[in-house]
Amino acid sequence: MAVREDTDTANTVTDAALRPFLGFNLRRAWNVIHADLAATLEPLGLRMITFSALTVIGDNPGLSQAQLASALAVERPNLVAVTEELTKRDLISRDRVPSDRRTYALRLTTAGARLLAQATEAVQAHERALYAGLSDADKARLRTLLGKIESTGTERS
Amino acid sequence: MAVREDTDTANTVTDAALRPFLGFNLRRAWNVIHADLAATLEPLGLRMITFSALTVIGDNPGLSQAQLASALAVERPNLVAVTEELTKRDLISRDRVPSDRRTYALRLTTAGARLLAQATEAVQAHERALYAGLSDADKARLRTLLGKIESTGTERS
DNA sequence: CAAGATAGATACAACTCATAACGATTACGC
DNA sequence: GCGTAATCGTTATGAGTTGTATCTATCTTG
Repeated sequence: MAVREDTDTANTVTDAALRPFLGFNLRRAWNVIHADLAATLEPLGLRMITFSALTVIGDNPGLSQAQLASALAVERPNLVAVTEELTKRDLISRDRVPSDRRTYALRLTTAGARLLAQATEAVQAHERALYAGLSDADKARLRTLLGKIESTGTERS
Repeated sequence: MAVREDTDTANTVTDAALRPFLGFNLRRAWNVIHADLAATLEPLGLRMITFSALTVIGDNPGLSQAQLASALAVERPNLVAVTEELTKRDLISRDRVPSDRRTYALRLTTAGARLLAQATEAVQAHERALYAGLSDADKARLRTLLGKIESTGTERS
């Protein structure tokens, strides 16, 4: 074990020892993205989970809350507050399905579709700004690499 | 606005609408890494924050809690419980500094250094397994791209 | 028809992370 | 020097996220 000199207050303390870990770099990048994304959505009254929910509902009109939960990779109870909030704000409708009276069919309202369009544009602008240093090829490569990690990890668990 | 057919229960509901967003892919990858990393550290009685703290303390012996907080990018109050836990488990020592009696000098104990060595090896094994699909060049590229995002974001805020 | 599975909801707990404020101590401007 | 401001560690507190267990209503299946 190498002996290290004490770092007095003048010395700068860094996270250099953690940088070799790829996971650490990914976490830091995610922190940055998350903060910027939250700031982007906040003026629209949305959080990440509500924006994601609107997006998936818009892409899959009529789906149930359980299907939404599965698509968003969260547990069912965590969606109750989300759909309740979106319903109260008249951004989505929750209609009982005659063929299965346990489930609700979720759909965007006109206002919901309008807000989603706005939010999507805002998020796209956020991504353009945040990934300005990356070429299109870079972004494609990043997407590929992240996908590989995700699939390796989900196989492992 | 394109009209979409209702997705009945037979249709599979996916997150396809969110995949174009790079941030979404990054979050999913982070989720996978985080779960695997937590499972790796759990048998050693460590969490991500305690592992990170031990690593930074090992790399910067004698540093203060405020310096540690800065390196870990968390607020000072959040470290109190961490240093308390590590001290109680005799993994670090907290010595008063004569020149500044407000601060503590944090150092690994022998047991702390031993556990950190074990944990570091476990985390390296976790990374080797999780990033098995990536070549060394891939990993280097990923690190570079993540670094660009991180620096763009921190400039922006 | 009875037994089990599923949808949504409720209650609850754990964890993470931030802010505000306080006593003790140190640094700094005048 | 001396008083004001800043810093360190700490406590209290709150917001936000996510999971598990459990309940009722409803549907499915043997």
